Amino acid sequence: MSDNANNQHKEQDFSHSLVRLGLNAVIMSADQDEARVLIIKDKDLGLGDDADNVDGLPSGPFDPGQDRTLNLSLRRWIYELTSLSVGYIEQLYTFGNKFRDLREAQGGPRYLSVSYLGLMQEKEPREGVSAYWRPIYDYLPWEDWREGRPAMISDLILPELERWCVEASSADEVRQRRARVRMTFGDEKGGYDHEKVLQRFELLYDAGLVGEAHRDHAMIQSSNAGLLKISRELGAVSGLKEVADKISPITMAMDHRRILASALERMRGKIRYRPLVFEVMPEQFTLFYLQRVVEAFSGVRLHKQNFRRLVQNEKLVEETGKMDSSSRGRPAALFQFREQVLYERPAPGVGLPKTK
Amino acid sequence: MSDNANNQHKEQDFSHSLVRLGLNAVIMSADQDEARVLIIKDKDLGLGDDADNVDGLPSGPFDPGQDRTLNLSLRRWIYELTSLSVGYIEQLYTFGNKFRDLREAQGGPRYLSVSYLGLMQEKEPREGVSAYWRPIYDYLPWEDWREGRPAMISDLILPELERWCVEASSADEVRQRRARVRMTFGDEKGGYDHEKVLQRFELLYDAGLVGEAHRDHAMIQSSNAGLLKISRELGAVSGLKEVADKISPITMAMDHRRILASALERMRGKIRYRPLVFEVMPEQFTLFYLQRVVEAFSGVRLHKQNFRRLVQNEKLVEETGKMDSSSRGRPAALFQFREQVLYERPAPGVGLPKTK
DNA sequence: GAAATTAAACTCAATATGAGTATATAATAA
DNA sequence: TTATTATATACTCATATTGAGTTTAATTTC
Repeated sequence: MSDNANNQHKEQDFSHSLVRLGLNAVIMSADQDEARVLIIKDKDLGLGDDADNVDGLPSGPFDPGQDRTLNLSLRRWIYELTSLSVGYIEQLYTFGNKFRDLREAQGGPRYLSVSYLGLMQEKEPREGVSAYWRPIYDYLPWEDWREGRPAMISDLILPELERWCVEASSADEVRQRRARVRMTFGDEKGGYDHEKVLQRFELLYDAGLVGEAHRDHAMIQSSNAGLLKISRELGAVSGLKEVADKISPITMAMDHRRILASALERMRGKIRYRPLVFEVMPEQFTLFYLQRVVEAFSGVRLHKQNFRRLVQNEKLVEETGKMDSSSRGRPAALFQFREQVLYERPAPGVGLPKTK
Repeated sequence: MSDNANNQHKEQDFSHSLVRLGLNAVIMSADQDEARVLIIKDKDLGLGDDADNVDGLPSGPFDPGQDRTLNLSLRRWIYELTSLSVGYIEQLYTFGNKFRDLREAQGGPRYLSVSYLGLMQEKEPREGVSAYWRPIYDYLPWEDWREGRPAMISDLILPELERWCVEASSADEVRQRRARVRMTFGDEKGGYDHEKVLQRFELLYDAGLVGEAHRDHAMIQSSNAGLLKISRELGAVSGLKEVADKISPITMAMDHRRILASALERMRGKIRYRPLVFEVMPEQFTLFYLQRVVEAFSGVRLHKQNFRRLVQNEKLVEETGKMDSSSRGRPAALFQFREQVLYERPAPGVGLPKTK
């Protein structure tokens, strides 16, 4: 194949619609204590971010010459980067907003990225690579309700969001904002839907309550990216950046935290009707361990007896005959995933027998 | 902005990861009789297909220079093409398999497309544009169970799939294929999951039971696209093409029927827990009309009394006080969507109170 | 050996669901 | 006019699912 001929072809017919395409992966694992995500921390992530050592999702180019499918491309460079093989992967979303990458504003080609959710058992990344596992709720602390409703929601988030509501220019806009707050964070009486992870993050971003909003605001000011709209004049509201830092001191590169929120939302939604959890489970496990992992993803405590009943009624697991005596009390039976369910029932999942 | 400078930049840093990006839309509407999809029929769709007058989904380039987001780009060219404004849109999937477009094999750049599901009330497309609404089940006839299980499943599909199973090279492979058939099409006793639309289409494709498989097979033979794998030596199985034509005489361009299957699957899945149907409903409607529309998408008949109970218990609709007397019997009350639910409950939807 | 700890079986009320019957109000045919 | 048919709507009831416990069993720790 002649490269020259190819480029000729490109320039003639397609130059107006050529874009640079990247892949992002939210790779999750979990144990009985917490769910984690694989993070790359590097000055040279190529993320278009100024700061040193930004936390970012594993990201890489899609190489159209080398890889036959997007999936294969993802698996390949995840392996090259970390020497980890991801078990399960599923496409999440394709993000194509202008100026996601600062370099676009400097005249580079439009950058789009296809993001994926991946699940695997936790393994150590390759030596010398700055990849490591980090708890998901370090980035989204308001999503972890396992020890009850996080105090920060009443103490920091809701008061600041109310300030954002009344700041609106018209009475109608105030009403709309209040409805949006109630819909995503509920009110003191309830109405909180644990699956609306992305909507909550987007609300916090719009209201300037996560660091990324301030970073992007500064970036827009200093570049010619006047198209981007942020709904609040962030510079004009005093103390906002400080509140954002209190809510979540840790930020991520580009829109990676938004992608992480999408991934957690997908996981929480799907865990109820597909046996996804088992992708992060060891070969054998106790029912209580399984419950703790499901709780780590869903962010709520579950009713122990009903969880057991559900998992066993659905015949998702089978006994191995072995016992686990590592815990304090009565030894628990060890179970394993019953692979067969994948070929039997229409849509098995672990379900979420409500709180406690 | 200097185009030359831009191109210079591209060629230096990004040339290996530049791709051509397109958008596809599955735009659905429905009335009491059937669900429909917006189809473009044109010799010059730019679909890379040989045949004249192929049915295709509305497709267009993503113009990175003009459009700030993918969503906006989609809405813009749908409007330009048909003068229709889509109400609701939602991203489906990004397809990036090699040689989706024949022109790739001829040296063009890699072509990827982002597909969308759109919902709107049926309106006439612009004059002179070869766009029109066509029943969804014209393309996926085995998915319509409203008049009972389609005869073609027992008469054509299952026998042919069994032939495909026993054709496998090893006993283990035969077992795996049988499991796949049972999982997607169930057996005579049941086990059919109406939501597995995509899996069924992919199975039919792999077994050479849809026209596209034969078209792609021929395309692969005549080009250097040797990478693509089709699991059956289609040419070697006699009469296969004829059976495929009997199952569904109508095919679509490229992988558009696969995308349509994805869209229907998404719609069937989501209609149960989100009030999506109302995007295709007129302002006012009877409960029975609403039921017929839900049935059109879900492909099954529902229990009338329980459907009413569900819709009203969920408070999805409110009475308008008006009546509809166009039908034969007792006049039905006219309802309208209660927009408020969007700001109240966590996840309302119409649910599917099982068959009949 | 007693207390603490965890597993696992069992109970029970409230709710949701599937399936059916009864009644009301209209158009249409005899 | 009256009977018939078609459709809408209200009501019933058995069964399955769910939420929230209590009870009993098998261990470790003190």
